[in-house]
Amino acid sequence: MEDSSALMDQRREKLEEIRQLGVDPYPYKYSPTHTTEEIREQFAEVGDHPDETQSARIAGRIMTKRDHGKSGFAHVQDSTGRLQIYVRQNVVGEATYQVYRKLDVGDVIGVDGPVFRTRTGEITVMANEVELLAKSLRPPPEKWHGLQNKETRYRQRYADLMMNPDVKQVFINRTQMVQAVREYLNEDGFIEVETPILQPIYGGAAARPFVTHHNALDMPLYLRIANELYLKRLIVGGFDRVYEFSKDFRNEGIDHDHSPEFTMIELYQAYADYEDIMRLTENLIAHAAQTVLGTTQITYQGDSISLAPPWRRLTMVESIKEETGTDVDELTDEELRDAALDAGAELEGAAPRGKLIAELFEAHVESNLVQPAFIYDYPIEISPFAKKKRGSERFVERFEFFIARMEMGNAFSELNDPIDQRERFIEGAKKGEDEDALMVDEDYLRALEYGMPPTGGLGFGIDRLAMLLTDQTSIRDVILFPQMRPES
RNA sequence: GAGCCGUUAGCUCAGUAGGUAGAGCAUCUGACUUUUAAUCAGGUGGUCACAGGUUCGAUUCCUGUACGGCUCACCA
Repeated sequence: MEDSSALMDQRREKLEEIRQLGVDPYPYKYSPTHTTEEIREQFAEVGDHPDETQSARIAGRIMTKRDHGKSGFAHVQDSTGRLQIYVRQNVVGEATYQVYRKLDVGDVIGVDGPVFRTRTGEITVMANEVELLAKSLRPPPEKWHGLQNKETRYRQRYADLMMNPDVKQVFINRTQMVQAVREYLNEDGFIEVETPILQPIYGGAAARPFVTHHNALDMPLYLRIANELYLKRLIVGGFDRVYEFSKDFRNEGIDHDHSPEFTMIELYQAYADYEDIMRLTENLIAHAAQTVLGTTQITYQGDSISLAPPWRRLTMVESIKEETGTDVDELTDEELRDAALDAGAELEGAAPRGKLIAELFEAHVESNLVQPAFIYDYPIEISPFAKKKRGSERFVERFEFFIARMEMGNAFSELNDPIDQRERFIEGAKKGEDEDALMVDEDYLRALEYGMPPTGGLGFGIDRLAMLLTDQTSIRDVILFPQMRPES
């Protein structure tokens, strides 16, 4: 249903009045010569009297308006910032001034005229011409407090962005971060690829999928929960270094660091193991921070964090011992189970040792990892795509890295033994459907049977890294249009 | 999924020990040709989220619903 209010009715009336003055309130184009930022830079030395040789055309949205009878000031905002304009009736003429008087905060205009400095020293465009480029029919949020209501900010991100420059900067930083990651990998010989989002068999992670249906093929399809298995097919095919920024979809709960629709990057490097990937990871993240923020020393929610390599490395078992004093390798199965229960784990049935160790890690260690840390050598039971650790049957060559108490990413020496992989699939598929059971991917096994080189792989959350680098506490604040229930 | 909290003008927020609501900004009218949260004078603007209940009377108390926020749970 269409909204209405007195304020909107007034704007519609003005729209008609402007039309009757012979002005098209929605013209087709405008050609600015400068952004407001360029004016601030190029006209920094301008004098306090308008000089026609120092002219510019700008375009943007009216954010404030101060009328003074036969003249008026306003601030115009474009993609680079705000600039003041000064409109005088004796300069623009009565006809234009009559239209100008009817303009509202929120309207998009173009202004042409000399740049000068006002009595108070503010760089200002003295309008020779003012042109309405788009009439705004909806009043913008209040100029001083901006738009605060979180629900409105998420639902109407356009209003959030126009009112809150900090929010815009967060998303600019996010884009720069993605660009920095892309540049680093391209420079390092990686190829960016695209793999299916609609997958007949989902895999590569333990998560519940969104299900859809293809009409012509009359078959179910799943929105991908990960792109891992497709990228490794490409390693089999001979791409030695590949990556993809992957929008993934997981049909699970939503909270401050989980969104049903989120972005991961996964990358795979042939002939590398997980130690190579650790080095790549710390260098890549440090590069991203350096590029976006100009430093690897960041502050996240009051914590000073150094992203400079090398990062701390310790095994999961070591990390538990460090936090609790307990060496899980010395515990009997029963003692281990009791320890996990003490830590608050909810165990159904006979949990394997590896699961219990992971529970202890999550309970005692994870929330203390503020500085970046690689936690490596994970129990085999929770890692179906990682290669066994050299000389061990119980652990795999896998690491996750943590920064600011957040789990940022996951990597392994990829399992390339097709017989072992088949067994892991079958083991993983035994879980009930409600527990993120694996689907056995025969085509992926066929690919492995052709032979996949030893490979190191990495996946990490782009949204979470963006949170870290922009000091945001909620994933919704780094996603432009977070998923919401429909407005009632 | 659970607990707590919130929803009042376009925006930001007050408020009513239950008697049909206020401020600032915005908006409208008038004055004003260097203001900048412009100023001065005078106005307009509300289904107090929605639906029931209690009550002479509910925006206020109770119950439910919707939407949202925070915390927890789930979650590689």
